[in-house]
Parts: sequence; structure tokens; C-alpha cells
Amino acid sequence: MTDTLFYQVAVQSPLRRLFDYLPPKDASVQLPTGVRVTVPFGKREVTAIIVSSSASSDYPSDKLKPITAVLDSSPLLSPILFDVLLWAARYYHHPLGDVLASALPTSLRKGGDLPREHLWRLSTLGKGLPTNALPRAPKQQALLQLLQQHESLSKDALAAAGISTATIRNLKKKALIEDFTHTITHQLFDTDGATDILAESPLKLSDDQQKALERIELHNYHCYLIDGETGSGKTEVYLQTIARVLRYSKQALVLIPEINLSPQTLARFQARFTCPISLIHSGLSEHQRLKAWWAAASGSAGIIIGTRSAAFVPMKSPGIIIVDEEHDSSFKQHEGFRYSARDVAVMRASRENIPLLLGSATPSLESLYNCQQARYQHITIKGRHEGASQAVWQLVDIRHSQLNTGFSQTVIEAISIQLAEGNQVLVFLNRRGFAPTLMCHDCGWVARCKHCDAHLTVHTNRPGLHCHHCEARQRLSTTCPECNSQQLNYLGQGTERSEATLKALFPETEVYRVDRDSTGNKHAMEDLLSQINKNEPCILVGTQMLAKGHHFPGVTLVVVLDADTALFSTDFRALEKMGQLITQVAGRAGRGAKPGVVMIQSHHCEHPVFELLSQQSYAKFAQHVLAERQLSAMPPFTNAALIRAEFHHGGEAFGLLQSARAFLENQMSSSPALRYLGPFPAALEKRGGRYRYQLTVIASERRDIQPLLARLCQWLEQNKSARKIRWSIDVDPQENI
DNA sequence: GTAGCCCTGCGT
DNA sequence: CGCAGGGCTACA
Repeated sequence: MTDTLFYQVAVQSPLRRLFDYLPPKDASVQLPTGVRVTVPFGKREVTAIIVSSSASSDYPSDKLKPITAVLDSSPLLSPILFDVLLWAARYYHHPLGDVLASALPTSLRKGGDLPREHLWRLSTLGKGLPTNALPRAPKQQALLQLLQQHESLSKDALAAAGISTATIRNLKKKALIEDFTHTITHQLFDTDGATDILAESPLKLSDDQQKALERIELHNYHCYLIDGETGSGKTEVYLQTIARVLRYSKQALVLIPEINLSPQTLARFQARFTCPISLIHSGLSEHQRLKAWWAAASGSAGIIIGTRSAAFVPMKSPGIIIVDEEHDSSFKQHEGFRYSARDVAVMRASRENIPLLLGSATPSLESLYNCQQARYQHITIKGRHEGASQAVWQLVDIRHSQLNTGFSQTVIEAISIQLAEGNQVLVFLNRRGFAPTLMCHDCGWVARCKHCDAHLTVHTNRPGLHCHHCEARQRLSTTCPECNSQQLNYLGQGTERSEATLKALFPETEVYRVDRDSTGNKHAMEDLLSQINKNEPCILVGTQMLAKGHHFPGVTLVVVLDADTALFSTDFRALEKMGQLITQVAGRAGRGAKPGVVMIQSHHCEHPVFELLSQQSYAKFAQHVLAERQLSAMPPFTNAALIRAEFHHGGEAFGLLQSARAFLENQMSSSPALRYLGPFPAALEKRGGRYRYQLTVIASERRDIQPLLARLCQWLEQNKSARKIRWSIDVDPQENI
């Protein structure tokens, strides 16, 4: 017996510290990092993960308890992935136990087993029999012979070989065979090279695609920004790069945004490759999730496609990571462990020393900046406009113009011309519901949410007043609760109202609304898409859901109803987001043989960003916005962190942030490289009954901010008044600085 | 996070 | 007097 060993384990809890345990009672070997164990924790038994071991412990040894059980024979997380998770916990200042848990499916977090399979093999008695045993029972003999040839077989494999369950039962009764369960051990997806990786031949590449493919080095870390407009063929570049990776038996991880696991894209992957593809998304059942996770971890899946959380999925032999639509904000988790899957992917690829592709038609300013800094390689792919001319952009100045519930006469005429020619029209409005405000014409009363600082939105589809910031819903009354007037007015318009207006204007035409409310079940969207793809003239009206992923080849006119809101937003990223959204929506137009028109209604047509965007150059637009960011010393030129606090009593949350700022200034009083903004009320000061505030820290150097936040974290944890107040630290925040 | 403890307040 | 619910602490 060696000297006593102590294990440091991480428990899934908000505690930002590790706990020391003694080795299990029956310990024979040292437990490696990444193994799951069960430990007594308070009055409970919980699942924990071994983080490290040491020869001594600071904790009083009489209080130490031994590990109750060891759950894994080998670590579920590779050393490199474990390192990435450690980095993420430090970088995002989030408790390690929680971070490690995010790399495991729920069942494994709770101590469940890896997927097991039920197998049959010969018993010791059975092994002693000759091949021609049981001549009078041919079926049993067949089973016996089968198991003499194979070490063990699953029930499914036996069934496939024509063995009935009755035969199995009979041999078991004779004790010639036995069943056992075993953790599914997979073969690597293709080890022998006998079957080809490709199920179909690849498409012919354009010059740009070919050059992109040639630039991508596969055997070490590089980050490539694949910058290509819609229709330029980014996906084909992914597919052919993945094929090269698969050929040397490495796996590909493809991260996609939350909303669209567009069936078309998935179908392209499945049609192209023969290897198993593992899909990891929120729609899976727990069992499916575990199997998909294990297929990735064990190496049986050649390709893993998943949303944000898949950034942490273990892989047996990682070969490449691809982040599609890298600008998409759903890669950032907005609560709890606030990581960016894209940035985690960058770190993971670099630690694994494998290539990373970030793809987008509208790259984020961060990624463009990283290209400028030569941290990423910028690869531009131009579209192939086979004869079809580029879309024409038209700014519609709506100052002084008479609007029909949001539609200018110019736009209405343009829609009617396109419909008359048998084309489809897409109307984009990033606001759900019928009207954003319900107001009494006689006394000025406005329907507000009881729990939030917001107006209730009028919905006619599921009639009622809905709060878009919390769960609150109210009946839609016809009289004012203040003065009993019947004169209640609907102010402004959302997609439901635009839908109604369009139906009234074009009674002969089908109008389809596409937003979170209209596409309730999964099939609704698919049904809608197949309806639209019949290419009958129709109008699509909807929110940003329309901008993401789906192809509408019959659409020749795209209308952006309200481009102004983003111009005056307090969110410094609003303009970038608007440019991306408009470019993405515009990309839906004229993708078939017919040329497209993009019409943008605005009160500020002279705003320079419209000029830049309408020249069909997102790149120029991005350079402009990037230059503004540099002038204002905002991200990506600087590094920001947000300290949020919320409480049902506002003053205390605000006070906590005030003392947090004082603490920070005290820590680093002399540094000019740090700026503080606030504490200020959040964009929606009251939300869901809680008052919310935020303090922004902006640092010119990342390394200045990191240790500072670590100390702040410690301070907040110890601070008595902070215990009841809900606080969080958001590194590289996406919204509302 | 969660379990357990103590305290307060209100109902019977 | 009894118990529900809030606040507080510890968790190795």
C-alpha cells in the first residue's frame, strides 16, 4: 500500500471549488482525471468527476470521506478535451462541475451507464461441444455453430441470421449459451478502407471553391474564415474537406445554429457519405442523445453535426471542426454557463492541433478582425451567378409617405407586379404578434406587463395580450380598464398584422406567416416549405426565421418593412446584426433563374450603412462598422465583460454592482487600460418581476481582465449581501453593453 | 444546486 | 400549539 492519496473532484453545483476525497475502500489502481465517481456530499450521494490527485490535503483529514464508487473504467473525457473544459471554466468564470457536466449527456451526469448491448455467447459447457453437436435439432445446431464462429452476437444479429427467440431459449435451457451485457464498443467508422467514404461523386468546384480547398491544411491548427455569399457553395467546400479528413480515419465535428437543422443540409451530408453521422440537437430523447454522444465519443460516427452544446462532445479521433453560420448569436449561451461555442471551438481546434473552418455569408466583426490580425486566414468564395443577374436593391424613403399599416404604396405596387408575373414575395418584419402596443384613445392607458418593463403585444392568432419577455398572458379586453372607453387602438405592426393587411390587399394570393407562433410543431415548417417550393405565386411574411437557412428559389422580391429600429438601438451590436440579417434575407431573393429585387423601407435612407449594403457588399458594410468600433474602442478592438445582478428589490442589486465597481477600481486603480460603464439598469430594467442591472468592464488587453474577474468572483462569493442576489459574469457578452 | 436547521407568522 | 415557508449554512 502506498501513501495516502487524495482526489480533488468536481461536483455539479454552483460552488467554484473542488472537494477532496479519499480513495475508494477497495482501491487498487489510481483513478485518472475524467473518471466519474459517486461521493457522499452532504446528506446525498452525487456523481462527481476526478479532476486531480495529490499527496496531501488542506482539509482536516478526519472529515475526509472516501469515494463510494467508481463509475468508469476509463475517462469519458480525453486529456485535451478536459483541458479545454478547464480553460472554459476559467475563461468564463463558471463553476468547473457545471462546465464538465456540459460535456456529458444528462444520463451520464446522473451516474448512468454508457449504452450497453445485450449479447449471447457460448457457455463453458457449450464451448466443449463439437461443431456437429445436436444433429437432431438443426435450428439449435445452427445457433451453436454461429456462436462457435463468433465470439458473441446481439439478439438483433441472431435474428438477422434467422435464429428465433425460441431457439435461443432452448439452448439457454440446456445451459449451452449464456447472455451478458456489455458496453457497446464501436469500430472506428472505417478502418479498413474497403468501402469508399463517398456514396456519391462530389460536385465540380468553382475556381474559388477549388482554391479554398487547396488552402485548407489538414494536419495542424489553422482557423479559416470561409466568407462566401449565399449560393457560393460553402457547403460543398465543407463536404470535400470532410471527405479528405475521413480518408485518414479522423472525425469531423460540424456546429450549426440552433434553429435550423435544415433537412436539405442534413440530406446533403447523408447523400454524400457512407459513414455514420451523429446528430446532436435539442429534439432528441435522452436515450437518443446518449447514443449519439457515444457514437461520437467511441468513434463510430465519422461526422458529428450538432448545435451549441456539441462543441464539447468528446471525439475518439478529432480531425476537423466546422462552425457554420459562425456569426449566429445562438452559438453564445445566454444564461448559466455563458460560453461561445464558436470561441470554444477555436480553443479546442488549437489544442487538438486540427483545422477549424468558420463559415458565413455575413461574418461576425470579431472574425473579420481576427483575419485582420492574421489570427485567422480569410478565404473568400464568390458566388456563381450562372447568367442570373444580382439582386437590385431599392431604398424606399417612407418619410411623409402614407403607409397602409406599414406598407408604402411603392412596395404594394411592387408586390402586385411580382405576383402578377407569377413570382413569390418575401416580407420581412422582425416583430411577432399583431401590434406591439395596445393604447386607450381616450385616456392614454397602455397595456403593460405586470412583471416586466414592457408593453404587452396584441396577438390575434391566439387572441390575447402576450408579454414577449416573460410568460405573462392576459385576456384582450375591449374596454379600457382605466376609463371604460371602448376606443382601444392597436399601435404599430407585427407579423400577424402584416399578414392580415397582405391578405386584404391581395385576396387572391396565399399568404404564409412564418414566425415562432406559426410554426408550432416541427412538421408545420416542413409542410410550409414544401408548399412554398411548389412555386405558386404567394407571399411569405415573417420574422428572422425566414432569414435562416431555407432556400426559396421562387422568391423574386424581398421587402424589409422596418430597417430603422436598429439604427438607434442602445445595443452597440444592433447595426452589425441588422446588416447581417438584411444581407441574409436579401440572399433569399432571385436564387432561381429570375433576378431578385430587395426593397428596404426606411425613414433614414441617407444613412451610410444602407448605401454600403445596397451595393451588395456586406464586406464594405462590415469594414465601415468595424471602423466605428475602433473609434469608440469597443469590441472586437477591446475586450468586454458584463457583471449582471438581479433581484426583486432593485436597490440592493444596484448597490451590489456599485460596491463591485468600487472593489474593481480598488484592485486596479492605476490602470488606464480598463474602463467601467455603469452600473446601469439593463435594457429591460424589470423583467419577470426582477430588477436587473449591469456593470460593464472594458479592457484593451484580455490578460488584464481575466485575473481581475477571478478576484471579483471570489469577492462576490464571499460577499454576504451577494448571496441572495442573483449575479453572473458574462465574458464577451453578445447583447446590451 | 440541495438538505437540514431555525425562525417567524399565521391558522386552528 | 402546529406547520408552512423564508432565510441561512454547509457540502470534503
